[in-house]
Amino acid sequence: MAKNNQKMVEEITSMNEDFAKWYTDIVKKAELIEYTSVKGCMVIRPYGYAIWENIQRILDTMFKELGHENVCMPMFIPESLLNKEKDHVEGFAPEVAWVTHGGSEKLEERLCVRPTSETLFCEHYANIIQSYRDLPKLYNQWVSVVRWEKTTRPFLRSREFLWQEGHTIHATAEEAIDETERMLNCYARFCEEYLAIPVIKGKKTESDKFAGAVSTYAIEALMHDGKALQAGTSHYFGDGFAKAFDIQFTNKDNKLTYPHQTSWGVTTRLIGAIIMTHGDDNGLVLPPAVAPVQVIVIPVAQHKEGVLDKANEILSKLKDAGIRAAIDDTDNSPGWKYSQAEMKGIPVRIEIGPKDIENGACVMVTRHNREKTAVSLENSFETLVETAKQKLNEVRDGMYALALENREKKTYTCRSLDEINKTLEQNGDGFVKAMWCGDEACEDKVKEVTGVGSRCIPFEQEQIDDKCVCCGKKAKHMVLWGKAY
RNA sequence: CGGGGCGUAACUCAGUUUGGUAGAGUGCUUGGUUUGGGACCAAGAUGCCGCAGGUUCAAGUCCUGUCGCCCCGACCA
Repeated sequence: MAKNNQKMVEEITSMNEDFAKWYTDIVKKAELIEYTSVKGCMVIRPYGYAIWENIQRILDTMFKELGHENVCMPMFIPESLLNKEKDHVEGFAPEVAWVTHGGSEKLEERLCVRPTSETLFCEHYANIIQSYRDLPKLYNQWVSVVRWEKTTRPFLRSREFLWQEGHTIHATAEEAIDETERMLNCYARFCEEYLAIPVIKGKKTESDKFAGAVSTYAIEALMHDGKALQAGTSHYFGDGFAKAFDIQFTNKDNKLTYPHQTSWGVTTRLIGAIIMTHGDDNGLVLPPAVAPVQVIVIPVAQHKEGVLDKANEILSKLKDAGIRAAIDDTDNSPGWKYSQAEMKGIPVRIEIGPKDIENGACVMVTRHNREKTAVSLENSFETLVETAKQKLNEVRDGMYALALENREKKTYTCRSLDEINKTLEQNGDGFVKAMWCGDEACEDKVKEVTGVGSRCIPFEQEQIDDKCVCCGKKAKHMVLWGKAY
């Protein structure tokens, strides 16, 4: 019998050997994507897209519970519109794709393919908002955007990617700030509860904030290789965009006033986060909430009398209980099926063969720890269905605990640049907690000397030291540093 | 965008040094035997050698350009 965590599949490069290759192997072997002939543009295959659909469904429900409505903006932005907010253009201009021709006619004004839609929402808000009675508007859209990235990687950085972008507009700054926080919390809850990915909430430094924002907040997760991944962001815009786009409303005192805005988004990058947080040398490990298949039934020696019937019976009982279940009744060997199910990260698998039927039981295996449990088939499968449900819950908790343990193991506290260098050299990449004076020059120097950049200023502050890790002057914040994807 | 590596069958790759009939393993198809951690036998199908030029009697192999993929930096969800 296989030992826990033993590598079973030769086709996947082991994580320790080459993390980047491991990642690409998983993405291909689990049939999440296929490359196309345009750099940085990928086919998201049914299994990968089904994960995204589950993410969408859960998040969309959360958004709607918070009062948001979905809309759909055009994918083109006229150059003059993009140019209206100075910081915003400067931030995005280097990576926008331009449409210059319609058919063979050259366009009078070139159109950019949206890299993000703030400008479009602003143009629209200017048209529909007159009175305080029109506020707030809590809009969201599920679309793809294009950013002409130089180096690309599936899910982590592609030239076109799927995301949702929320854009809200409020009468007061307080309301908008609340919204920014609310949505960051929404993302954090989604990552932790549904994706089993522990995240750190914090504020971005000035140099790292969104182009055009007053302040940017983010959730940061740590991947298996010790690199940080920004899993979601939420921005507070103040009234800067409103001023640039001339959005005004009449308040209760009959005065013309600029409203305050926010935007927030998560992308298909979350799938990359799932892969690199939970995956192992046998493939993908999916959190049950977003797994396209939660339980797979694997008949063993299915040619033998009664095996397939029993397996199909189990399948239909699971489906009746609302579990996303499937059966692998191909005539591959059982070992092949196990490996296939593991590569695809299916959280729970049920093995059912002649021996089990004889014993009135089956074998249930959880993907993340490969624990095997014998489960009775008595009571017209009631025990089985209940055990499956219970396992799916346990799996989420187990995965979260493993991910948290990994993050804690790779989080270091440092008081000098020297200490950062030595710590990272000894232990490999990870999160570094260190104090910072607030000066951008120090932020740059830390990155230059140690290789780790500022990820965020965590909301949960710790007083590690009273001096800046770089210049030794009075520290203002504890910053979370790390190498980023 | 800088540095490096690589594009040959669906996949992994050999063949390129020294130009001379397109190869292997895996996978796929069909049939049979198997089946509790990637089973075995037999027969078969699959190639504009990334693309475009050039050199040559002759180019997968040499030259130029171009596109794509991977890695390391800079930038970024």
